[in-house]
Amino acid sequence: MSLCDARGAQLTTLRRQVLELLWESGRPTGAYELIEALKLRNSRPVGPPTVYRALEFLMSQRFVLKIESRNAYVPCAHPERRHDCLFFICSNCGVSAESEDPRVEQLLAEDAAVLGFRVTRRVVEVEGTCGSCIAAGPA
Amino acid sequence: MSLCDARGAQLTTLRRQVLELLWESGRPTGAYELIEALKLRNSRPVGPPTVYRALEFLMSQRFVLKIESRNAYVPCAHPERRHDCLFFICSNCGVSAESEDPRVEQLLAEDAAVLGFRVTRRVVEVEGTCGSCIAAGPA
DNA sequence: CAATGAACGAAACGTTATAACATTGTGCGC
DNA sequence: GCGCACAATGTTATAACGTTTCGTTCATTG
Repeated sequence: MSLCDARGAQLTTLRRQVLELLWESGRPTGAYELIEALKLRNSRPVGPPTVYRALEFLMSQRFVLKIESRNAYVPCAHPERRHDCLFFICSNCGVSAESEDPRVEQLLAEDAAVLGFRVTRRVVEVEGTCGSCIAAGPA
Repeated sequence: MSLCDARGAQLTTLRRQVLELLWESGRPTGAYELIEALKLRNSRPVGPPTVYRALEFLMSQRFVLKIESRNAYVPCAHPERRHDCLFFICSNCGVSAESEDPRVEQLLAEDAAVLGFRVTRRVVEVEGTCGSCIAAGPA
């Protein structure tokens, strides 16, 4: 965990806890769910700004990513590499799969270039039904 | 406007007003901004559910799309065709450009197929600086 | 004219996120 | 150890976004 190190900044107890909770959750998790979980784990409750600050830090370090279409947060599978993620989010079970596809990045870069647009961030979220849920039966 | 017709449903005054406001705005517009605008235009104020219902209708008819990374809404440039949109959103001026790229759709479909994932919706939003803002100078 | 069903109004509430300011904690030079 | 500076966190309040619930209007149509 801290092998990922803190490049110039501190992975404090609180920040590590938030990151651990996200890993343990196994699916995109809202900030207020994290607040609840921290309350259970810590006796002392934490306020929204505290959790949002921790998330902001973790996102700045690329340990965590936000799923915009869900207002939820997931740990990044590859924090060490700078890359753009691609999410497949199951509407049924709520699980998200992080993926990446350099070809998509390339195409978006081309499209941006045509518009004279300088890209700073890409949000690619695909919603649908995951393989497990399809297999589990037609719900 | 109503040339786009209402396929089985009604484009009422309220719904048309919301759509017009979105066109007039020229950039992604939040639901509460629409509420404010409707208040000015109508004397009688409307509540959040009213606007959200109108937006839901307009989205179901593909007249309007939601920008997830902004919690804001934009009129769809091509309501008549079913297609997946691709947004380029300027962090500086707030303007969004709707585009589309079948190649991106194709790649995402391939990636989904590999995962055994059935796609229902795609969110592709590219954030950055638009050509105009770049030209206007390094802010 | 009832009956029906879609659209809208209104009040309250729930969820997500941030502003503003106070406090604590930690390293560091002295 | 003392005081400084700065990062991190705590606290309170509020902004921004969205939904539930229930009641009312209004246009059909039998």
